[in-house]
Amino acid sequence: MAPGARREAILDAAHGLFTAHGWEAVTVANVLEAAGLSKGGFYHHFSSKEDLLSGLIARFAEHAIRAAQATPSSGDALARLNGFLIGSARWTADNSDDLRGIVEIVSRPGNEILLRRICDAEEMIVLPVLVQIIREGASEGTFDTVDAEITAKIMLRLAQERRESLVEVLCLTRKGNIAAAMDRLVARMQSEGRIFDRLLGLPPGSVAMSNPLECRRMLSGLRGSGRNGDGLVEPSGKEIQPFGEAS
Amino acid sequence: MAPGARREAILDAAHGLFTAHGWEAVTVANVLEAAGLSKGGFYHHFSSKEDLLSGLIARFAEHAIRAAQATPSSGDALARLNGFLIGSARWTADNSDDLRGIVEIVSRPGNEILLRRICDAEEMIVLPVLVQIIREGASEGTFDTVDAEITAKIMLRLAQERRESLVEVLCLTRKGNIAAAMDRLVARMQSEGRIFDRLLGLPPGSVAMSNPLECRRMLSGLRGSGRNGDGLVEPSGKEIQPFGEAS
DNA sequence: ACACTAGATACCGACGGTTGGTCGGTTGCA
DNA sequence: TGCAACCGACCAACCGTCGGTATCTAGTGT
Repeated sequence: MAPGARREAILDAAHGLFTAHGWEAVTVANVLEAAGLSKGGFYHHFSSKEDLLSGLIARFAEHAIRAAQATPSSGDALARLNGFLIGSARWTADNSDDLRGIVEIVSRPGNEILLRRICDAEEMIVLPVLVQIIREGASEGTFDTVDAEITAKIMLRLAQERRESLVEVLCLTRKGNIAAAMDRLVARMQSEGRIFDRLLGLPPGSVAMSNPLECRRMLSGLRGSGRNGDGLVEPSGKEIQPFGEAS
Repeated sequence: MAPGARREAILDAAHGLFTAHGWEAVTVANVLEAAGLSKGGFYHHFSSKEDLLSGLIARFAEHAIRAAQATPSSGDALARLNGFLIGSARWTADNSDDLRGIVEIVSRPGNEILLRRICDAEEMIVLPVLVQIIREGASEGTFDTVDAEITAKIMLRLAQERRESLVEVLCLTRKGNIAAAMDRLVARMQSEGRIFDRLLGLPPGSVAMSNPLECRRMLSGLRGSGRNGDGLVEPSGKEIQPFGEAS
């Protein structure tokens, strides 16, 4: 098998298993079986189970990097910030299928490590971009902010915690009650937008998300179909099912 | 041995070991040895290693509960909020010795679970109190807030992440460079205060922390001595030392 | 007041199943 | 011939269990 392909195959298998059953419940033996590989083969590509996680996070982060690098460089700071926010939200909407699996499980007990790692990776990529935009906006006079770094961190944290709402929406979409769930998400994003307005010293409605129309446009790509062929867990209960066969 | 005392002794031993070496690096056998107990005895008091963690968090949360319950009920919402904030900060300052051990290590790799659990427990206790104050303030007309829950969550998260700065201060205090470090912490708290002012629709300087004098008074009890008799880890490096004998 | 029993509580330590990781050996391609 | 990819038996360590023991209390009969 091609050198890169095997590694990618292991990553794929691990991704599916981890998102379906959680980091701690899945053993390397499970990954081996799913990837069709022996133990020796696995440890030839990854130095440990932790290393496998790092690889997974790194692959996930690559997408986020591309999104962050697509930040527009024209216009004033507000235009650039809005461009970034819209781009991020749109990316989230476009990749909702992949995201569901990750986020749905990551916020459950037993997956604190996964969640923390993903958030850290995201922070390392996104935070500098945000801080720079805000700093530039402040020196331009566009923004009137208390502290660029703290402001940026608040924006990031809110976006990260928003995903909890996002998962609910994605799951409700499958069950029909689309409109109500979507309304809740839009309301949440609007609130975030208004908060950003205040933090940046802007008149209400300046940040893209505070505009309901713009908000809905951002989420237009959101779908709730997803690959439910394999053992995707229903997000209803709080408890994670131990790694066994389904009933 | 008295029924409660043994449990407490185990908790004490576990606390020391976990804070010094991290959750995953410490085995129950280590706790057993430190507490002077057999495996059977341990599992008579705790159902699992996880249960031990829960007990530790619960004991830690008791303090926070008392602080939250001491919220003043007189005055308008702003007065009560300030009372709560000052009370929390003062409690942090008074218990800085105990806190250092927890926070210093908790933010290291390998302790994501501990950190997450502590933050969750804190959230469960503090968030409702904050939300209520903000809601009341909004209906009173004292506050003009976008969303009470999100605002409360931002306040909580900022306070939680502030501890990273707090640890630096506590460590620098031991090495002499007190003033500079303290200034940084005060600046951080002031920024937080100003942000709260905006989020609550208040004129700058309304929230207690935005006042530098009040800020310093809150931290007046902060000391950096601490019990360094046992094997407290130096917070310099990023890497956690594996559970073995020191070099 | 005393002896005896029953049961619960606290505790012990050997044992088992599982897991992450190692290592010498094998295959196949350049 | 050499090296990367891969195999699978094996190892040490860990969590949690289980049968068994000591101690203390409550109840009972005399």
